[in-house]
Amino acid sequence: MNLEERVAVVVRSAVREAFGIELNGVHVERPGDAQHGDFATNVALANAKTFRRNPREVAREIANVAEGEAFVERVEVAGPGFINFWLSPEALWDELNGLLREGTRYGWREASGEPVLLEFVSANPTGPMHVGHGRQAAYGDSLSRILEAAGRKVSREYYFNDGGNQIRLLGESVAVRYAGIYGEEWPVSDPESLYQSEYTAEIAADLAEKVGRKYLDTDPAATLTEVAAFATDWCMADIKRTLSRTRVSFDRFFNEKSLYESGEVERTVERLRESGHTYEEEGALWLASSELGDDKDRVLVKRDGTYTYMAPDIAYHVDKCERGFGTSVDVLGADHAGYPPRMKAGLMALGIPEDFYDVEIVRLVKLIRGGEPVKVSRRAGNVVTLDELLDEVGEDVARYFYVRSSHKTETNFDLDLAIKQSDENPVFYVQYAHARIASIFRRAEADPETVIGATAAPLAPEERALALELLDFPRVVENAAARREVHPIPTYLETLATRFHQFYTVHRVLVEDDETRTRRLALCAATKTVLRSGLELLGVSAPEKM
RNA sequence: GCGCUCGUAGCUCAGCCGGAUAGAGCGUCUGACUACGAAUCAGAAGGUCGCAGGUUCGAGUCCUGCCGAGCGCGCCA
Repeated sequence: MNLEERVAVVVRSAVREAFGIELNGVHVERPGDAQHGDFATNVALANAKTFRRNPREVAREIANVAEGEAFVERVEVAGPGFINFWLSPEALWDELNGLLREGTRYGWREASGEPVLLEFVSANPTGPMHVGHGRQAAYGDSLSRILEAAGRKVSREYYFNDGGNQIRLLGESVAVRYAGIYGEEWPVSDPESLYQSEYTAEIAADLAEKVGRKYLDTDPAATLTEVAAFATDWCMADIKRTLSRTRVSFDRFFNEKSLYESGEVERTVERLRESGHTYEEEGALWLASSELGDDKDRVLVKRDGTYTYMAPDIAYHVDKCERGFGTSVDVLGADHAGYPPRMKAGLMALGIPEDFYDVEIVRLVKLIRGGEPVKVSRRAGNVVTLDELLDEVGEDVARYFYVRSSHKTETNFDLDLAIKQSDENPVFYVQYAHARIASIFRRAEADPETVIGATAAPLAPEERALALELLDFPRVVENAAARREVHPIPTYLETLATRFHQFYTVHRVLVEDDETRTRRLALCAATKTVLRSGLELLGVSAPEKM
């Protein structure tokens, strides 16, 4: 139970004792102004109708009862009827010592409930990851860490397709380059649609090195599949390399092809047919998705007998459900924002509960350099790859910037700011606080892991503010998990770093007085721990030195 | 045109379940290093929370309309 919840319990029992009323929702918050206490509640105001009395009087009575709790030191009624609480030093140290004992496990909850399948990135292997994928990767990976910390069981999957039209185009693009190496031509159906980017030349060069010119003497149509396979393997390896570079991991890479091979696609379409939610028209099989909340009906099986993308994807989600996941959260790019309704319709047709399928849309990232947006055009092949971005700003900065703002909003990524290793950069601000503490412990010749806390020592205002911020961590994690937002973590870390720096400026840690020194070292150790676990949730390093 | 998401300080963004005087960082201006890291701290200036209504003790937050931006609206994936 976090501090806020403990205060809520105190309030609820005080209300029960004073009025014999059982309140279910008690709103407790940390006031922005320290004058308003460590915690405050508006129960007297919010439930004015229930009490049918002057909110201030109600608040007074609740406060009188709550004052008896050892947990609180002081209670005050303020304004129109807010109740402000100051916690006792004993209570704060009790919590802080718990934090020190638990270390980086502090704020973590025991895993329980149905497992969640988090699917993200899922870019097809037709080229390197670009900066948009980077945001999805950073968001998805951080979210999975946050969900786990908050006690959800999470499995991460990357769904990809290495067959189909796009892959054929990739194969042709590479084949053309490959033939070009030997001064030969490669016949293509539509030269306009080929991938122009440089990586196709790289793949071709690797291919030539591996097989020589043997593909030039074989039948192009037959060879093309082999070239395409080589190219997709190459791209997938490239993507995995980039992912591991950004510390993004998956439990499973799920290939669409396996769904065809196992017959699950066919079986799923058959089940959809039996559900009565499909019909045939103009030689195609349609899903009557408009009856299930979608804008229009969608084709499942094309006139030529092949499946649309949706068919195997529905099969994939059915598979997720059958594997025992209670929820499937798909992280999609903004360009797929219109996709969820048809997916939901397909699953509902099969009787899968509506809330099984959930989606988080990650908005675009606009790169800014020199105050101007960086122009990208997929056609011209000058898309900025994630690797290029990482080369330029580094992995820590990239991951931090990606999740600093809500994934739901479009965001600007200022390269000039990101590249600066200075006070202007919030990543370094947080990391600096961590390094600074590490430095204190080096000087003290003490180990932050084994620091013990203090019992009931009174706290100076800056110490108290720091302590309260530290103890807010579990709530922040839980709140982020519940909302499936990552950005509350950077926001929190920056506030925590500020509280620490403020404390550090005013109070010297390594003083002669043993009691004071112990107390402050304990606060430092606790801060270091929380900074480290917070950064860990983001996949950002916590340096001992900078 | 319809749908989804968004609109908060010069810029980038927070703002929980409707609460007290709307907050940070950057930028601008002014201060602070002969004790633990100045990649820091203290202070100042900077706001009709897109606009207009509504709900109520109370609205940046909820509802409606409008304006503006992005994305989507394929037998592509």
